[in-house]
Amino acid sequence: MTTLSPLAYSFVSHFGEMGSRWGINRTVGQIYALIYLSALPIHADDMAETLGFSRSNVSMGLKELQAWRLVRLRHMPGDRREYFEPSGNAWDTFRRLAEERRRREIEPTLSMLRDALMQEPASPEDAHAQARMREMHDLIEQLTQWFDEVSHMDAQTLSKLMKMGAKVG
Amino acid sequence: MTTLSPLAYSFVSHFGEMGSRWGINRTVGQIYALIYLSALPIHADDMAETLGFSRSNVSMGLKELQAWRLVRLRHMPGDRREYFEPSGNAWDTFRRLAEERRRREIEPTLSMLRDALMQEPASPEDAHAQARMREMHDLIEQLTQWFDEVSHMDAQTLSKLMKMGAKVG
DNA sequence: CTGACTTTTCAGTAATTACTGAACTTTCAA
DNA sequence: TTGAAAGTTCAGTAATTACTGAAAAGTCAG
Repeated sequence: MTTLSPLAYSFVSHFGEMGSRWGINRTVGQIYALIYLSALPIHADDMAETLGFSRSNVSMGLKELQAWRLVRLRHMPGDRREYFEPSGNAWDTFRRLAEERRRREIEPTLSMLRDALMQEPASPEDAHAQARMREMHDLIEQLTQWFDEVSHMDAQTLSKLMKMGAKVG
Repeated sequence: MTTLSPLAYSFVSHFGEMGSRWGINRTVGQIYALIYLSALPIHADDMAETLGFSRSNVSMGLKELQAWRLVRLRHMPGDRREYFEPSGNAWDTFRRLAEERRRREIEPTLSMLRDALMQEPASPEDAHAQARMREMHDLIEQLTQWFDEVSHMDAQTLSKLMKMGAKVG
């Protein structure tokens, strides 16, 4: 693959723009989009040429995608190069993304809040601040616990729960 | 308020750092944190002094927080200045954040995917790409629909559903 | 109206983040 | 064991984003 069809192009460039809204940059977004769409695993030179990025940039992007566990490394018989493919279906991807974001964004916050809540308030203002922090802490803890449960469900169980949700609400 | 207690300081500066992981910058994160902790509504000069930001920076930050609908404008009797307070409790805040992110990040993606799926595939590669896009489209649509339902629940209904979730899983 | 007080805008600059090319390391077939 | 192919690192630079100060615009009591 060395040139993108208009269809693939619009998907890939959209992911480049959107990527920066998530924690990832343009390069990483486009690389992932390319791997996601590809019917067969692709290698780094291919990506660099198709996307017009430098080889080193692609290398760094792939490292990051592997850190997020969004892509998986594969080898093709008789070829020394490293090929990449998505590491799961769309639901897996979503779950990985959410788990990783939780680890990077939620956990540090929870830990900061726990520390703050351990302290003895030095003033009425601090007592109020702690009450606000407790509210936030409890909500985050509840949401993440719930997400934990949901994210371990398979598709069927999940859709059952979704239907229940519709009824309860 | 012109000086932060150590407790408030750690919360505010954590939000500054974390803010950039979400779509907001350091300034906006710290301003929100300050408003969130404050027992009484506060005004912009106060924030600028406490946080050490320029007045104009605070003004822009407040505009952004209002666009996210995370803070609410108030007036105090006999004072022309604009005071700010959080626009709801922690659950409201979370919901607003999620809704706004959906509008900014999810909707454009869904719309791009819908467009792409309308097109006649020009090649077997495009047909494959479309199948992948449909998978993503369907998942996103299902998740957002579900989130819609959940986000309209009150706290009690929600906690009931959470307990059900625990059992089903 | 007027003018003091408050908020907003924006051009310029600072700070941060992304990207490249060249040098370096690793891998493996011969 | 060698060297060509593949992958990585990193210092320098480009691009982007954040922030400031000064000037403009809006607001309201007198």
